[in-house]
Amino acid sequence: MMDRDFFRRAALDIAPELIGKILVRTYSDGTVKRLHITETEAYAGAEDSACYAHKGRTKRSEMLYRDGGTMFVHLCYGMHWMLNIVTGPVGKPQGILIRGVEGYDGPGKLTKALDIGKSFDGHDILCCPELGLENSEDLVDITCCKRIGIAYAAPEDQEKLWRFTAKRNVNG
DNA sequence: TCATTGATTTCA
DNA sequence: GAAATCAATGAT
Repeated sequence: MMDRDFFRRAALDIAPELIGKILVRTYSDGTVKRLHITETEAYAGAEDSACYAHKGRTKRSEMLYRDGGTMFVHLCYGMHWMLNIVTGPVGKPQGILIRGVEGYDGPGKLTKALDIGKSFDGHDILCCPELGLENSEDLVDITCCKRIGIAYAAPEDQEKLWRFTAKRNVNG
């Protein structure tokens, strides 16, 4: 079962484990959407030059220092919301960007499709009534790739294979 | 390939 | 204060 300890581990360990799990969105009118996660990216701490926490604790990176399981939603390029899940214990700035779910291939697309915005920022994914995660019993083939959209990071960090995608959705 | 778009950060 | 930056997408 996914509990607090699950999210207190390293982002790099958790990111591939989230592939194939189910993102559950419950709307205020009671409608529920369940979508398999197909793509994630790990951002691992102050030593990762692609991570917001690389430059220290700022308003932008503050959320990453919180306890594992905290949601971190931020606006990118002035129009796209990015959904992250904070990992690691309090004080260890790590997070996982949910880049895609089944049917919505792209970090901006999935937040738009699921009506996820700034109001989710700082919520606990283990306790949030509107957005949560469920285990899936389906096994999924996972592929590692280089991360995307981090041209500003150090070259050696751009080479890291910290992006994980589902090769095939077994449930389909 | 370029326009969009606004919070955050950096420089003065 | 002002300027530059940026976990992207969609139209050209």
